[in-house]
Amino acid sequence: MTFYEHEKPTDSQCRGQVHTDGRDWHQGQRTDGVVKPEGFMEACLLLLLSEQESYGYELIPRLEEFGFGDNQDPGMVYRYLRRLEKRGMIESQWDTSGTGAARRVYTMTPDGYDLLSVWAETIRLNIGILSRFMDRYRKIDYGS
Amino acid sequence: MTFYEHEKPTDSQCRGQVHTDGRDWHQGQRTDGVVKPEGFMEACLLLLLSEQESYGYELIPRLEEFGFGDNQDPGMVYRYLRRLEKRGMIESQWDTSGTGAARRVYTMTPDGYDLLSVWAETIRLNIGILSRFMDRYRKIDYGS
DNA sequence: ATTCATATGTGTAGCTTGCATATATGTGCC
DNA sequence: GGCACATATATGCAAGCTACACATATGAAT
Repeated sequence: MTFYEHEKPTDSQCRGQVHTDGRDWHQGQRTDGVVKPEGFMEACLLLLLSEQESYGYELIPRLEEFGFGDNQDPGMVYRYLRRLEKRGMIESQWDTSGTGAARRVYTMTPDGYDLLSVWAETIRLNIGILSRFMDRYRKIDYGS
Repeated sequence: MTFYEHEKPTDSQCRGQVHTDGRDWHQGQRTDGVVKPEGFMEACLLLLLSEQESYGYELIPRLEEFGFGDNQDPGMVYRYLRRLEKRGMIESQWDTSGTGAARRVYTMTPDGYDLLSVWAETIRLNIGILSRFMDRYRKIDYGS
């Protein structure tokens, strides 16, 4: 029945018992510093593949161009690619022509282009939301 | 050892066994339609409180102005407010002056203003990232 | 008495994500 | 041959977020 530094109201108001669930982490500040909309990597992979067919290992460093930190985690990239393929948004074939380990080369499908355009609209909306936030932020009076 | 519709490479290339983890949900399309950066509600609450002190029930509909759907889930709002208070970003006192259930009225602390400015910078970066995505999107050739 | 508007919370399943780790092929080098 | 390294793909897991459902309390109105 903790009430921090401020006073306690009527006794029966004390339901719930605070019970603050132990976490204290500034979400919105994940390790790569910038908070992107959820699943944004998916959109970036679709855009990269729409520009040119490619494969995971090559796409990883190219994500830097979209604000993902360098030394990007390969795990997420491969997971997104496999999931997109499973959903029919991209297709792959093995490229064993080169030396070394085989590459799984992905190409877009028509559904993939559709999904990319959905993402584009989502991102457009997001820019609007964030821009309105910034407009409003610039108006606040820090003197209060 | 499924290889979908495309051909199989060398036998030993078949590690991992696909194992597609059963999920098939378009993340990036949560129920309210717009995907915002993680924790964005926290930033909005700070901005609202920096404009004027307030309490949960009143803040809930005001979040609409930031792109959160109406009939916003009260649970998230109260959780964010409690967490912000626990971190010293806002402070509360009970207001029992009115009729009906008491209100927990929140006000900003100096740390809260600092956090809001961190959020503003994060959001500014985000707008840049998303805008660059859109610029690039507009250049792709759908004819491929 | 019961219902409603006001007001604040908790429980939980399902999902994302970052980090660590595993595996495979071929090259360069001693 | 043996070893490290670059290339290449993938899985396991802990920590955390979020939507949805639910619980609880006060006072007014019918």
